[in-house]
Amino acid sequence: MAIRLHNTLTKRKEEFVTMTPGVVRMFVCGPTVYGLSHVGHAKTYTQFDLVARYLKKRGYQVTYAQNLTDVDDKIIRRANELGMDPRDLATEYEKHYLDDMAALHNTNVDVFGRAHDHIDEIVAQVQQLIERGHAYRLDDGWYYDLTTFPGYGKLSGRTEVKAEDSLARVDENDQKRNPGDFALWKARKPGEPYWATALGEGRPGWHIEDTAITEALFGPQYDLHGGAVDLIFPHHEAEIAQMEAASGLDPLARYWMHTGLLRVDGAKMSKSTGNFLTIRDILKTADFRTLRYAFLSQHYRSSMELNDTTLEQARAARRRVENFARLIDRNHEDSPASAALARNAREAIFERLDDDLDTPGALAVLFDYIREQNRREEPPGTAALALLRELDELFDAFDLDDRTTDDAEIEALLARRRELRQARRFEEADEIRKTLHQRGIVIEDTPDTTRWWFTEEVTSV
RNA sequence: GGUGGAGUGGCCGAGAGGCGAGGCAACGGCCUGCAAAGCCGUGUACACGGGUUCAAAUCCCGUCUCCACCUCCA
Repeated sequence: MAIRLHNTLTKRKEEFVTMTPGVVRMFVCGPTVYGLSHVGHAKTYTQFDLVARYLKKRGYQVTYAQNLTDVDDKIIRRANELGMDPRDLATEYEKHYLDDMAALHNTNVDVFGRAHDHIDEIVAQVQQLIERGHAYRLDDGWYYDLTTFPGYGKLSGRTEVKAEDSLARVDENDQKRNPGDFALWKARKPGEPYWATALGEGRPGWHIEDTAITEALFGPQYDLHGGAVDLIFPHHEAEIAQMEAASGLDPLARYWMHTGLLRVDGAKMSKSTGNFLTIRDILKTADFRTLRYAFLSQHYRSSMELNDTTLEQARAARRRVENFARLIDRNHEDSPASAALARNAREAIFERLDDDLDTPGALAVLFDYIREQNRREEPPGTAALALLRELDELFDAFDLDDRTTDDAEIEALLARRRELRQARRFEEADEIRKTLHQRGIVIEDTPDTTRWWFTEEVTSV
């Protein structure tokens, strides 16, 4: 069974065939580290985290690379405002970003590439473009001449540069040959960091770091390039123009995947509009699993509205799975019929994920399985547990821990309540239940026992 | 204006010509000392108007609305 992915280059789902069988080299655009990351970043990186996890699950040897833009106009501006060294500012926010990703359990990036560490490669790539006649020099730097690359526009559909496109705003300079020409190298300006190189004193343009990093890491071609849809133009289009022109090889990446944006009241969450919520803030009220569930319960290409309901519904759905997990008898080996249910569900889940990572479809299969298993007399056993664990290796959105405590006081309270219930002194028994609840413990009575567990914090959804 | 994407039941959301995806919420029932969990049942869903077809949420034509990108953006 083959994996199919939606490719922005062709606007179709295509069978996923890697350059080297069994090996995936994927690159996803990381953030510019000049501020705290928000929930929109969390969505994209969680969804690509799943992509990496799934490809590994399907047996691929995956190298997942991400860049960190640490040389940039906004970093410089912000550092100057704060009277800081831009590099220190970038280092600080890089650390925050990595902490946030760890908190979200987005742990599958193998290599981070920084512009600072790739200046030589960047310069070499620009030189290559100059030699091949794709670049020209103006007083404020080196520019890419779009007319020299016929493939420009193949990703975004913008094949012509039109005046009304306002493309002149891309790296403004009225001496540019074409309005859409973008900067490869920006000449030194007062108060800005610079490198003395063969291109003159200056610093890299925005688009060049990614292709320099991926060329250093993967060579001029690789399998999969990801990012959010707002990067398609001009950034990804520029990457294609740079690398394919420099190498003469086509394509830069065989598959381009783009995530839908996160919305608040219908509008894109973004730093500039100010309608953003940082990852660390949302994690104060929502469990990371609830967030992951919310992101993965919708298709990665869809945009998603974030509000309280989004999180409440995600939490409730997650709970349904966790309630089921609690019913599992970990010492019980499922009957053949029960085991077959789990096996079929597993197969169907993989089938859904093979189809362009249809995570909502996969979850629907899981819920069907849970209902089927719940209506059986037999409790779910090891097969059910194995299924949930395997799924959670991908989603990382369910708490499957079997929580116990050796807290003698709690045990004593439970024992006392048991006696009271046997004596039918229910009011006193309920009083104990209330006490336990205040201590974060939820209990459920079944015909022969009492099940209990710790809740998440009361404020936490 | 150009380029992409989208409009599915109270809410969230898959699907993309033919058995009522799924989840959340609500209501009724079963179970239960109660609660919780679970199970069963309850919904005139596919933006609008035409058309093609034995059959359309899915295809075609037209219309409306929304979002994104065209400055930086995950």
